Amino acid sequence: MAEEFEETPVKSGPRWQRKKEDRPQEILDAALELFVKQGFAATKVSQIARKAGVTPGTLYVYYKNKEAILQEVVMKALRPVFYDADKILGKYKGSAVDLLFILIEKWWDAVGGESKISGVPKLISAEASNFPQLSDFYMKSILTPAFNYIRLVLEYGIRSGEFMVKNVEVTAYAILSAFHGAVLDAHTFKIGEANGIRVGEFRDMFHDLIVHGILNKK
Amino acid sequence: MAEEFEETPVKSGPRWQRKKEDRPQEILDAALELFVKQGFAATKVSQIARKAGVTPGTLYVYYKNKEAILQEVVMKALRPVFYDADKILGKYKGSAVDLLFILIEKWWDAVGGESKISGVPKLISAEASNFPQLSDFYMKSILTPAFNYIRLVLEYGIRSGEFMVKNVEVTAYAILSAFHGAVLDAHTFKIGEANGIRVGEFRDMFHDLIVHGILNKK
Amino acid sequence: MAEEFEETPVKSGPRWQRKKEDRPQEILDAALELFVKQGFAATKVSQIARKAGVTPGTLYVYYKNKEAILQEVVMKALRPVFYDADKILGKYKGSAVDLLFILIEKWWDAVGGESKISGVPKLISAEASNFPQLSDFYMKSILTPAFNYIRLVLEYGIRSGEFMVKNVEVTAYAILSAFHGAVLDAHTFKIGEANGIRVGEFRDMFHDLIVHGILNKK
Amino acid sequence: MAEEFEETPVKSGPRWQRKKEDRPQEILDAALELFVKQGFAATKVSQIARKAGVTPGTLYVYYKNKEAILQEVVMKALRPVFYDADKILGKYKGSAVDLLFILIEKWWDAVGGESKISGVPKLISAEASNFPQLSDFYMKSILTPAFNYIRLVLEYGIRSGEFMVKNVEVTAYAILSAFHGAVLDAHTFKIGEANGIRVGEFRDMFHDLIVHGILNKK
DNA sequence: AATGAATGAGTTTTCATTCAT
DNA sequence: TATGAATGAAAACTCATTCAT
Repeated sequence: MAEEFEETPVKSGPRWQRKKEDRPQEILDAALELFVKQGFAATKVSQIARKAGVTPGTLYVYYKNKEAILQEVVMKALRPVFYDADKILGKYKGSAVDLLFILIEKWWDAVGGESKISGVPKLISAEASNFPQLSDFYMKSILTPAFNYIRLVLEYGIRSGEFMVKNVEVTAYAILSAFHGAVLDAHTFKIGEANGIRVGEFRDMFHDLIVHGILNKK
Repeated sequence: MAEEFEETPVKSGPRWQRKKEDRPQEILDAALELFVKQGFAATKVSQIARKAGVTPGTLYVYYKNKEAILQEVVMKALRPVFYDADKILGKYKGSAVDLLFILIEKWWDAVGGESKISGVPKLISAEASNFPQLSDFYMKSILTPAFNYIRLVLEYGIRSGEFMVKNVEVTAYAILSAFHGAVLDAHTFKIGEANGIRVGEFRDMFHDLIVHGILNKK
Repeated sequence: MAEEFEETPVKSGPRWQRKKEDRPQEILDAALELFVKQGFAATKVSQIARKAGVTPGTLYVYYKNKEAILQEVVMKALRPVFYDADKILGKYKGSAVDLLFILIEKWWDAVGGESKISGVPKLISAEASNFPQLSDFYMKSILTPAFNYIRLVLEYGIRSGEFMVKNVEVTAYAILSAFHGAVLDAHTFKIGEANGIRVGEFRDMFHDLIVHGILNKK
Repeated sequence: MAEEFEETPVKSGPRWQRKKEDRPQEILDAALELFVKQGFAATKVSQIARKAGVTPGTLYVYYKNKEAILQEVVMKALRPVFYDADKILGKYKGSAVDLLFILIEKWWDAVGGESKISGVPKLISAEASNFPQLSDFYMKSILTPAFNYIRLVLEYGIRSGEFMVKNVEVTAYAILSAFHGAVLDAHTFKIGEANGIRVGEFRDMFHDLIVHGILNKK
């Protein structure tokens, strides 16, 4: 088992100098970070409390139990990312290549590398079988919309003659799966970093790979 | 009496008909499946025992403790996949596109969809921060060799004039990351299935995507 | 947010319309009702507060702690019922049967069905071993006087030739025990209600039973 | 709060010298005694364990949680007392007075003074509103049969001309209520004892009281 | 006087591990 | 070897009580 760790409290000022309205969010922030890093079961309530700068009892003032914290963490984190897809796609007139880039960029900004919620997909993936509701929710509100978005982009590109795709469904799935998996993966294995590859570079290259492939067209 | 969870034993034949030499492997099989599905902390020793068709005490005849089972599960599962890369690459004379396909096929067969160990990457990903040794081991014996393999394939293709790649390192990383992530992801979210996409289809499309991209070259 | 139990406040008017002198009594009323229904340990201070229309902190303005509330509830409820027995008995000249009826009626009005404190005997019975003082107090100020009262009534009836009793002590005990137990019981099991028996009916029949028995005297 | 107490373990021999089959019953015995004395909420799991001569963890080997112990305690204790009433009544030819005595004796032996389960009615009464199932179960399997039994006895006596009763239902209720309450009460307030009244004496007098009343029939 | 968020001491519950058989 | 009842250390959870406002 990994050795015991000292958790730096997120907030360390005297308790009463901190606004009480912040308490729930402070707890969720602490919980999210620990759940993503260690998993739900391996994260102790006392760890969350320490990181949030409160005592364990306080968690139960705001949340029914540990599981309720998990639910809240996920629900709050997953503000629908693609709900305005139609709006964007409806009036779009530019190149399909650019549209795909916008999509990837959007996704990246939402759940990608830097954002606070970038770990949520990993968390959900790990707990999917223990908490199926989370997985269902993620599927419904994130993955399926994303899949549809990609498909629409591909169809747009095909109509405009820019793209050439054998099977739209499978290709959309391959793109989604690859990118989503990569983001998820990035949280754990940082081969890139080990090889000095910067995040933005990766995103661009990913876009490039999908668009051009690696084949040399003389 | 306190109730317990239901768990289908992996082996259900009468105990005395099973060879006692199989015991350790049966335990590892049961443990792997449960660890992958539920995570290490959420998997109870009694569950492993039940699934392996033994009692909790027996686990401790073969393994020091629960963590030792995890270690053994991972170590046994990760028989190096790429150690013969040099051999294959050394004498290869064919097309780079085919070589890439061989690589993907090989990986797929090793840790992909059907194989018993296909869940190990997910397991390691989930427990990476709790058991850094596992992550290190995986990195060293799987991911880095895979990364190098891809790089070699790309360089081979570039030398032969087949491939056209801006940045070999980043591209290799993008390919690895995408494919690895997709495999990992596949364990949890089955959008593909939901859309009726078969596994082989996905693998082929993935290869195609990397090779050709989606751009229409008149 | 952690959910809480529903509890209808005893007082629901705006706080500022209620006199602050009533506060302590409102707290006791709320506590009595909950203690009787749920028991001391199972009743939460926050429940009492909600029912009394105040916040938990307020309880501690008036009472040292939860136990002090119990003490006060019981002490206030048990205004001696029989302290004027001597007075009544001293000058009584009528029939013993009627005197017994008066006694039963008196008891009934004091701790019987309708009164607010009718649950106190049950409460004391339940908490007797946790709070022996309560039991002692009840014994001393209620049961023993009642026992003596009954005995005096019986002796009065015997002297007047109205009653025929083998053993005054035991009979007095049987009467007390039966009636007290019935009242206590009535709080929980309402077989009577289930069979459409009204409270007054029960009290009269009880008196009749004691006086005449069920034997047919041609 | 009542001071801390030392619980004498029911069994004190070395654990392995005691039969493991006894464990569940030992736990129930300990729990019953404590629940009756202190109430459910005021009884600590650790107390039950100590009294049963095991550690708290052991309780959870046999029972899901504290509440399950309560359920089991009650269910096991309440073996139907009156289910053979019809048999007895069907062929009975003797005096109704005697039949009533048999009934009272039977009840007394089952849940009365000495028996191990004599505290169960009190326990159920105290926890009725916290655990309505218990109350319902008691009502259905004990009180209602008892009520019907008494009614049948009364009707038998009326038919035979032995009894003279104004209202059978109400009288039956009065008898049940009085006797049941008295038994229940006896667990807490021992006025009788304080006055040197023996248990058997009380039971007989109770029977006498019901049958003859206290009125002097010259 | 009144508040109610936060506490922390205590309780319930879990479960990896042991050990007599 | 194998067992599985029992353990005990640790975790989750409860809630009477406090105290800054």
